[in-house]
Amino acid sequence: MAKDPIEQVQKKAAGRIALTERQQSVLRAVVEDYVMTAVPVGSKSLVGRHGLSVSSATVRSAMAELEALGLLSHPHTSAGRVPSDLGYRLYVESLMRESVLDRVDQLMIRHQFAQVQLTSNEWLRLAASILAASTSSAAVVTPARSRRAKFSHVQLVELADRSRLCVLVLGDGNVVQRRLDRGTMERLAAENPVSQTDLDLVAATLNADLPGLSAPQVRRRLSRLGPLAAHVAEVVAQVLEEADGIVVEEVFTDGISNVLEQPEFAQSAKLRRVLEVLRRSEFVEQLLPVLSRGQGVHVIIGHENTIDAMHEVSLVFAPYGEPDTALGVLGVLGPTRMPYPRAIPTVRYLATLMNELISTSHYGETHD
Amino acid sequence: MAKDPIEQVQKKAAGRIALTERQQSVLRAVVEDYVMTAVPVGSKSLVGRHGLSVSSATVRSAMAELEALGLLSHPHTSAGRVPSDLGYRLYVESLMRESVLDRVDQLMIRHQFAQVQLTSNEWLRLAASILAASTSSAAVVTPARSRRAKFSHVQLVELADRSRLCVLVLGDGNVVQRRLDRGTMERLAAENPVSQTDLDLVAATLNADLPGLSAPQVRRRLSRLGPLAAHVAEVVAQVLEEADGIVVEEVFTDGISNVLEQPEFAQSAKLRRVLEVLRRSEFVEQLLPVLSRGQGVHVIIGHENTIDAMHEVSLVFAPYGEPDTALGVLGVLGPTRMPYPRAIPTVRYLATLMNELISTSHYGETHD
DNA sequence: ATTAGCACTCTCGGCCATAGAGTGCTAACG
DNA sequence: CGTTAGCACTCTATGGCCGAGAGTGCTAAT
Repeated sequence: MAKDPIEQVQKKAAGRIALTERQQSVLRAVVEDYVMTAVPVGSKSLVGRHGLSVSSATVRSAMAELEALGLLSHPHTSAGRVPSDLGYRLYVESLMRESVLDRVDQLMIRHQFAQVQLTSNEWLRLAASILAASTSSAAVVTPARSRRAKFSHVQLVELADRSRLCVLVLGDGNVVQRRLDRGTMERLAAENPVSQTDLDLVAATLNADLPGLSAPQVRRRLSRLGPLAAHVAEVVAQVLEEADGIVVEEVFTDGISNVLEQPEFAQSAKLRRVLEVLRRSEFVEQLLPVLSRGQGVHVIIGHENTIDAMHEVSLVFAPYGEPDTALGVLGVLGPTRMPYPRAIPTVRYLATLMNELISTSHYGETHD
Repeated sequence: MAKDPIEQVQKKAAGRIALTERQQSVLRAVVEDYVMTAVPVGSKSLVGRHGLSVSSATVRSAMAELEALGLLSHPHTSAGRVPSDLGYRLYVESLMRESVLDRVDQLMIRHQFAQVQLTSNEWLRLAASILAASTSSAAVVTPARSRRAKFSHVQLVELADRSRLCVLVLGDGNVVQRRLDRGTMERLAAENPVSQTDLDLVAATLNADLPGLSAPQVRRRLSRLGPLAAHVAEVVAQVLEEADGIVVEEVFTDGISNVLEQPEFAQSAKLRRVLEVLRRSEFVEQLLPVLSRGQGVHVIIGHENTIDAMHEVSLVFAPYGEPDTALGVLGVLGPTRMPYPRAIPTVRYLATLMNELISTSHYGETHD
């Protein structure tokens, strides 16, 4: 946790390499051409497309220098140049003309959120959908979760089939339902039949005693409670612990077919491995420590990723939500040949938008 | 709704075509070989693999007959035979030696469900995951939904930020949360500040009056209620209406990468269109009327599907849940070259298993 | 009715030649 | 000295060609 490989790579790329004016513009041009066309870019076609005021030979020598620095690479002698991961890194750090998102795009996104009567899961789904559509990449959004779950309110309901439902509201407004264990209930009921009135009484007791408490605090009160109340409180503690522990439980993804469209994944074998990682949400675990260190957009390019299967993709992610209350991540996944100047502002904007939504609603309605 | 193209195709295939004993076994062998190998199967290799007691020439003539009937087809003059959609249909209808699922597989599946403390959304996720894994196809599971939502119980909670949360338990045990509209609340509060006690009172009133009522019935009581209670009841009615209307809202899929693995989808272009349909859940709409007509497993092969993008895939689906209380669908999607003898029993078993789960729990915990 | 035999067809993989794009180097130029 | 034009070189991509192999359909014999 103290030092972090990704951070190191970033520092190295941003700090140590000094480029001449010309090298910079050549690198920028190569990256941007390649991102557009997916074809290795040669010196000649480059001067053509960009109307540079130098000849192809000059560009060639600049390219050779950039290659020596490890910023470009050669698929083979006599093909054009392709940016290396480090090249993309430098581009992202200092060459890219980054902007805030278009006013127009901002409004369009806002509009879509305003459109529907939404619960928070649907926000997430929508966020993923918007992200995928406007970056043409795969999008991933994890729900914002409490860091330290606290009890707020409980209610016990008897259902038609005589089973008991425990509806639990957490401090951050999350709501969790859990059925009470049938066996235990029957054991308790054997001594003393349990009516809805009893349930209400238990709920009232807990609602008076427990608000604001975390899992271990609830545990400590168990002994002071009657058997039924204790059983319910035990369930409460379990739920709180789960909410503490589970950082990622469900992840919303969208736009996988966008990635399929990319020529680098036309042979689906590579993509399979990426999808598998995505499906199992493994990479999110890796992401979390990085993201919790700081707000803002984080970019992980190709081999900077510690997961092998992800060596040919880039991630552009940002955390959202207030640290220590509710924190999730959202972002996009695409080939390293990613339109960073578009992806980064979009992710940033969506993260701030989600922040807004959370803070105005206090994450009130959740989990449909 | 009166007549249905898929049904017609089935009848035609099952009813009209009479095959000789030999033709049947050749067709069966071709289908099974092709499903295994994904390679067009020739007469010679076929007699080799199946140890038939006839020569390749005989098989050839049988193949020619089957081709004339439209059950097999020829990629080109001198390649082996491949089953047509109709060929698969006939195989599924009458040639396949279908069985119930292995005792062992049944237990393994049961075991996985028993493993975890699950809420119903996690059942669905797990069902999709199991289905995908044990058929090596993409799996789709839609939640079982009430047909006619009924009120059961409501609770009003004041959150830390002063917004009010309405927690609503439906007749089938589904739980929905909704935040109360802030503007309205403030308007009501201006005349008469609203305390948690007031909220409890309102909840108690509604819990006494409304249980068992459907949306229109709730609407009819609105006039008899006080302003705050009426506002809450209005929200209740809205939620009930939404639950009535929404047949499909979220769909759980899994195992997409399994389909990517299939050779027919190595060139990802075709798959893209399928994925797109899958993502937008379009096909489920098409599925629902068919499935609600009857219990049991339904198979839709290639061109039998009305959606163009799905002409190269087969669906094996079954409804689950009790009609008119809660009904969802689950099943798998794969290339037409699908291992039907495995997929069908698996889908069937999982559907009955879900039925069991629903009826024992009365669909109690849901929508975590 | 079945089978053996045979001529025919078509794909697939390897091989070669060619065209085209791009490079690296060198020598000339301002 | 940086820049540029020119040129030889390298490598890929493309298309044609050939032979092997697999499979078919037909016919004649059993």
